[in-house]
Amino acid sequence: MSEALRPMVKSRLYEQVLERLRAYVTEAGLKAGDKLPAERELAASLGVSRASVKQAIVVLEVQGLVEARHGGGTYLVRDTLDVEPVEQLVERRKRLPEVLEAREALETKLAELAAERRTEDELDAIRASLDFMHEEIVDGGFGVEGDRRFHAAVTAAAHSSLLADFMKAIAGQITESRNESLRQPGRPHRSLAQHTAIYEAIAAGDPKKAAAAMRKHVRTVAKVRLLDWVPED
Amino acid sequence: MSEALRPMVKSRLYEQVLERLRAYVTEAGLKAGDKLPAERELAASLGVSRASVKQAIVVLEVQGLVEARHGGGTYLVRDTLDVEPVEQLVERRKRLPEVLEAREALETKLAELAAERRTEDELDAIRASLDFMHEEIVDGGFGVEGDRRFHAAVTAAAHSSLLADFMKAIAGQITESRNESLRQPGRPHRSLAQHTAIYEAIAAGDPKKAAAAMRKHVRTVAKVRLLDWVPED
DNA sequence: TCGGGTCAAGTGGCTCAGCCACTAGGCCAC
DNA sequence: GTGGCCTAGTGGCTGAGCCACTTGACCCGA
Repeated sequence: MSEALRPMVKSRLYEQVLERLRAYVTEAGLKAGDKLPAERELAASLGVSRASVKQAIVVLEVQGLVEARHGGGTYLVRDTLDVEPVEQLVERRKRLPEVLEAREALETKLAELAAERRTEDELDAIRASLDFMHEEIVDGGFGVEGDRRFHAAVTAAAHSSLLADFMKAIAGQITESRNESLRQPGRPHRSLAQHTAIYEAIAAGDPKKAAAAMRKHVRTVAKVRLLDWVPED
Repeated sequence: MSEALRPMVKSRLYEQVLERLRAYVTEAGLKAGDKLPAERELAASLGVSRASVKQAIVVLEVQGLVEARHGGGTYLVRDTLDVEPVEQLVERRKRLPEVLEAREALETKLAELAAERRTEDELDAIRASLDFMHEEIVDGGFGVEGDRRFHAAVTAAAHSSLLADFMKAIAGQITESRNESLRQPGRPHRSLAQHTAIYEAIAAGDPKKAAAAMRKHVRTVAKVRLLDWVPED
């Protein structure tokens, strides 16, 4: 599609106010806890209505960058009005070695929690993923989908939405590494065996064993990757 | 701190409008591409001013959930007005037990990596945070800032921007729990001792020992919290 | 029949003026 | 000091209104 013919985006006024506000905070060197000028004042300075200023402030409010106290002024929460890196994760998460480190940290804990908290149904789901992966391999596949289901089932059984969210943040990268690592000779069978060990520890309700088994598994994946990958820094 | 005496949060009107809007979309079964009722109509139905409806719509707009076309109506971008999991982290992360679980997972790994990768300068920084915390305690403080610096220094020494980002995502909650836990009798000294043990393992370049020491430390914090907190669900 | 122009209704963008509720700080009485 | 009171400053919200843009119906001429 032609760059010139993409849909016209008419900048909303509040977006411009937002930019001016960010610039102002930077230029004036405002820090966390400092007070922003009053809405009426900002409106007058920028030559816009108070409603537009208000809309911009609401945006900053929902982003947690600013705190408006009824009757008491509006205050900076951080030293800047730029959004936090957390929201930029989507970009950052592309670096594989770090993803594998994070994966180890998260999945080890998830396996531990799963061993403590899994219900019978969840245990069945994990076992089902094992069976599925076995089928895939017997049919000559790599067990990619079974692998995915296994880790998803363990994550679900851990009952931690926060850790699950973190996993989701690196899910795309994990998928990529899974696809490649399971194509290594002998890997599908070995992976299935490791999954089984993790499953047994979870079934037995042994958190330490589950964590150890998961750690070993994730490290296996990491090692394979390192054979053909050299971290750039 | 008493649950009843925490700061009162008066819900802004636009937040209520936001909720009603989400509920409406769900109930009416609206899908991506469907048109929302006109602003004037919404204002009339909900019994609020158009400005308030507008503020809510601006919020949905910056979250990419809705697209407002000048003169053409406002349209759903997704099948729901709920924010995506990753963007939702900020909300979700408020649940303390989960935060502590995540913290254990992340910091254990961070300590391990720090033991492997720390430079001399970073080691100095960790030691400095120890000294700082010691000063604070001698001066009758709780060592809050020293504690923060210690964990920040360890995180930095691990050289993993992804894990660092995850930590950042729960930083606010950790701060809260830190403030309270360090106020328990005898806690500052005990915490300092645990920090020292972690430091020594990192200085010795012993990843396993560092991880174990950090795990113990984080679990101590978690236990203290569980004494006076009962998760509501 | 088809392409193009016109027009009016519907709708979002933005402003203005104003009232209310709450906060913060100074002042006074105790 | 301490607490109560008052007031200016400030955010929360409203209602009315104008403008700009989109949409679709309608009409006209080729």
